[in-house]
Amino acid sequence: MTKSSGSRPIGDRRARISDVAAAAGVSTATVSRALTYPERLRPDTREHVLQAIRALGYTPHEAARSLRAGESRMVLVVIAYLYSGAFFSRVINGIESELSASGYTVITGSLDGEEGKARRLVDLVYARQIDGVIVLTGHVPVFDGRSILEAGVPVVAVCAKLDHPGLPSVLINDEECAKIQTQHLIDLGHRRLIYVSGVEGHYNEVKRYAGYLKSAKAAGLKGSDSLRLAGNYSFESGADAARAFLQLKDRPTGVVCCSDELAIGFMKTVTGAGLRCPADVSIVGFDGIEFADYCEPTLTTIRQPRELLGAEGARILLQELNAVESRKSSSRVLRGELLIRASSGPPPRLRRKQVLRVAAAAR
Amino acid sequence: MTKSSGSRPIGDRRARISDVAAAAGVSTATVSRALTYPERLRPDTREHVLQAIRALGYTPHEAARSLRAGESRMVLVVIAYLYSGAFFSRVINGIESELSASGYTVITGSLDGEEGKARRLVDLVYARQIDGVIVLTGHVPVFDGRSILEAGVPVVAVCAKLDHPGLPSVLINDEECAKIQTQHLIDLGHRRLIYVSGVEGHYNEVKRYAGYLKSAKAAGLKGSDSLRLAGNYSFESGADAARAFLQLKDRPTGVVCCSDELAIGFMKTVTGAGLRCPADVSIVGFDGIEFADYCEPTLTTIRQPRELLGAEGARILLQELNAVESRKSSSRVLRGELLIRASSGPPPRLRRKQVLRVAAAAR
DNA sequence: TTGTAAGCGTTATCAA
DNA sequence: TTGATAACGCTTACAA
Repeated sequence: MTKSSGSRPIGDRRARISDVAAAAGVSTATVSRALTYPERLRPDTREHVLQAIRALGYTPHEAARSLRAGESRMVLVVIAYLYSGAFFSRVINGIESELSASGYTVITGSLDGEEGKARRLVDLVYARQIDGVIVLTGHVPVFDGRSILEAGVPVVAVCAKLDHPGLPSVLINDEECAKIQTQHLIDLGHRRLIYVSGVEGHYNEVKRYAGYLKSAKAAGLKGSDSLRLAGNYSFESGADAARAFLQLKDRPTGVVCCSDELAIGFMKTVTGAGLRCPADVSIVGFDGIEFADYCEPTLTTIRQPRELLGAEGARILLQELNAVESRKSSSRVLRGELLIRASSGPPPRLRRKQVLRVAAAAR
Repeated sequence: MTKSSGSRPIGDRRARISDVAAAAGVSTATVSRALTYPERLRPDTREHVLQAIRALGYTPHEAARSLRAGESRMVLVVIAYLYSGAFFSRVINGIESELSASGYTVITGSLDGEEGKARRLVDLVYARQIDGVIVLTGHVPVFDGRSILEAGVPVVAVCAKLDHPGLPSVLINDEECAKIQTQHLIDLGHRRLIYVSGVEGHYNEVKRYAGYLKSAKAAGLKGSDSLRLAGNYSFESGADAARAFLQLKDRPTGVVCCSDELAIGFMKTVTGAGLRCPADVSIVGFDGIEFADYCEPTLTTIRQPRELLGAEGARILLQELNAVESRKSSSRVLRGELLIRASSGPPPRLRRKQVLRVAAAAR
């Protein structure tokens, strides 16, 4: 809008609401309403205002909006970077799609090592810069006695569970999946199994190990519970576990891993040492990351619905953000799925029999 | 505001600066200074104030600070999600470490597909919620004619180059690295090479292909320039390229890939089809992602200094943010490094000779 | 349906 | 060294 030169922002200054108001010949309140409650304006007024907004390239100053409205429209996603990348990127994708559709901006903050990181995240929330939090980790940032859980913003846990009353979480059926994963090896004929763990004490780790044990016990496998190698979800720790495995005198034939990275690191190391997979040793992973399709052999694993986990967590958070009162949203459990690929097969003993059987049939 | 009970925040209300001021018996200005310019206060005053801050658990309201101070202390990192994960996570790590040490918060925004994404990013910047931008993509978000480049905030490109005058960038010596990568295969004796590309027109792709061509031409290989398979950096497109490769009548023996994911997808597909790597075909990747150590065989590749690239970009951005005037910071070129692993070896013909030679020596 | 005007919680200017 | 006070740019009662 251009008639009166007074309506143009002076110089290079970014247009503000009063510039738009002047240009459109209305009050600032009307401009504000044109953006927030368009239906409350007379259509022609609205048109004028929107036109002026476009003409001046006006974008509301977010800090001012935030300050006045008492909300930031930002959500913090807390990750434990060290153990994440390949798996969590998709979960975060699901979160972002869902939240940005509702006008929220996502900040992801990692929580490894340094204390400074936790401090910054806690500060962010206490500075009222964050309206809600999604944690992908088993513990929440705490600094100087202040916890995000007490900051007065809604928190939702995804792929993790916190023992905080009333804190909603979105999980998969970890224990059940681990049972299936283990049972798969048992069904193939394996009688000696070993488990490669995630980080000690993590919810996922605890549940998956429990599932492993249950399947093993139910099948009458003995000693399987003592066969457990410590890991932390990473390639490297999978390789470490494999090196320990190679030292064992009477090696198990089936390996149940708490993550795909573990499984792949393990696999690479044992095949590098001359074992064949799955001929000598079967390996199953957990997560369903992309790389599980491109390692050699391809990895039998549990596929988690990663985007969905994120999206569902975001949806629950949105409910809490819009909740009139502290009406608590409920948690949700999604289902993982066994993907059978090339890294699992019958154990060596059965394999020999099979071969003999085939040979006999051929005669 | 003042003496005893009036100095505590009422009810559950979060403490604000006036509460602290009252508790410490000073003005709000003094409280503000205690946090921003502690050296300007008398030590005992400062102590009183800091104590009150601690006692009340006061954290300044960021939106208010932002509004008044005219800066948000937020930096936007723009990524092209689709082609990123394994590689860029580390670059972003480098950026975050550097920026958060200077009190900045990082928001990462992906730029794939939907127009809505670009819109949100542009809005973020125009809403003055972003003080600076680091782009990890070849193009910058634009929406409705408004580009982040014209928003009046400093922009730095990392692992990418934009043709915008005076825009600093942090790169590696892509072309040089691609020459080294290609020369490595030539040195091993390969005479027929093929190139698997990144996204057409991307800076990295263009430079790497140029390097490939130069090495190939310099070695007198002919026809190498026509042997180029289209890809987009992903596992899947590497697999696609491999399927095309398998159809070729007279197959090259050396494969130069524009990314590690391409190389790994390619490798998996050709070995799955019965070719041996490197006995039948040698493959080299580019980037140095973690997976390159765990595929089979391990991948010969160019390692990029990922954290460093990010950190350096962040440092340049910080300079621009603190620059008194538009004193332009310069760009920077870091160096990649050839990592020779198991996926590259002599071509079949030479390999045979070698074997004969060994056999002769054994006699 | 639209306008007036009072803050939102800081920081910065100026004065004491 | 400290304090009073005026913005920063917006939203939202309340009034018209």
